[in-house]
Amino acid sequence: MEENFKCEQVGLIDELMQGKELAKQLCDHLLVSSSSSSSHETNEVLIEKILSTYEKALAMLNCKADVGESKAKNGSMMDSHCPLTNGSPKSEVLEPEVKNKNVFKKRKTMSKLTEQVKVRLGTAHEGSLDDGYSWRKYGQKDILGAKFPRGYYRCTYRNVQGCLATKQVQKSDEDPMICEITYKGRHTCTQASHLNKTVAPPSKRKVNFLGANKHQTHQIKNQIQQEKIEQPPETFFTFGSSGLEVKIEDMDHKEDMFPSFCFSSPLKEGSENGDNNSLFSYTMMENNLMENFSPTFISPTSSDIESNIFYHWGSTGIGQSVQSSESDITDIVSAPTSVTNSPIMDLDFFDKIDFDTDFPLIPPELCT
DNA sequence: TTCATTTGACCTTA
DNA sequence: TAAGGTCAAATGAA
Repeated sequence: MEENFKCEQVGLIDELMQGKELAKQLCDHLLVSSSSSSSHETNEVLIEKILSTYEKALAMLNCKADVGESKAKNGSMMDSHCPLTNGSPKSEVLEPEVKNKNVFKKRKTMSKLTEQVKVRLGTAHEGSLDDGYSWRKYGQKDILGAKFPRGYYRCTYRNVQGCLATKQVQKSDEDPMICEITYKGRHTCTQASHLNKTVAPPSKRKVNFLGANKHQTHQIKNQIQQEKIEQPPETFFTFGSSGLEVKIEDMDHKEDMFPSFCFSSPLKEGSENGDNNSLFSYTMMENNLMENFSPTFISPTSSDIESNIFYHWGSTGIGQSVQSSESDITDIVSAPTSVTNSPIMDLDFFDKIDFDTDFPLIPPELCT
């Protein structure tokens, strides 16, 4: 038993070391290479290898977690579905056909990206909780221990455009004037892009990595990092004339709201469009990011890819995957596979981000 | 007539 | 098995 543990540990370290080495190579390549097609191919190979390596490592960890869990529940239960022993990780990860059968497992298969805000109604009533999107209420439920029922909303364009964004609205027990809104999923409907163009967050600068050159991008990201350090644990945003106050909480799933490359503190500079009354929606900001970050990801033809990739960054975050729940790990493990198998994967993407700030999975020291 | 909301039943998860 | 989440028929509003 102890032997097995050591063996697995060594294997894990090997995989991680290999990933580190490959990431180094990739960084070198990215620094040296311009945009020649051969470099792209090399990069692609390296990326595939890196992802494969981390996949294996995570699978090992996943296996260990399962073993530990089984032990905790059943004493010395030996029947763990370790991917190393049966050749395949959890079916949920590598067997999409099985996954697809679970049509009703929406809580698992749907977007895991969640964002939570508190909205103080002030003089406004609940009906005016307009975040810029059209929502349709599809359910209401009394929640145990809560004074007020929880309302379930989905995007109006769910059926038409397949937009899977949903939100849950619940009044706070302590203060009925405060609504806790939990957003799940990302808008893929046209209103998202429309809102992008017409409304800019008053306190957020739109950061366009694509438009910026390398130096500018670096500067922007440095500033973002600085702002991340300076930001308070929780931030309030007040809607100009609406009387609504939005509190973004410092909660466990902080990363859910703002992926590692995001920023959440109000900037000192004036907003670009100077419209301080425009409605702030962090979801819009998110969409801004996504749109600017890599258009290929929000392509309607790549919805699967999108869901996989963004849910990782938006939910648990790759860097935390090891400590995350089993399902999180499996989701994370599964994603790179689909990415690397996809021709849509744009390798320029890696040129637009810094691994140290944007991709916490790879330790910063690897890119220096 | 169309679209949104309500609400009880059903499904999934822990 | 309880609780949370979703579905879909019934109902209401525009």
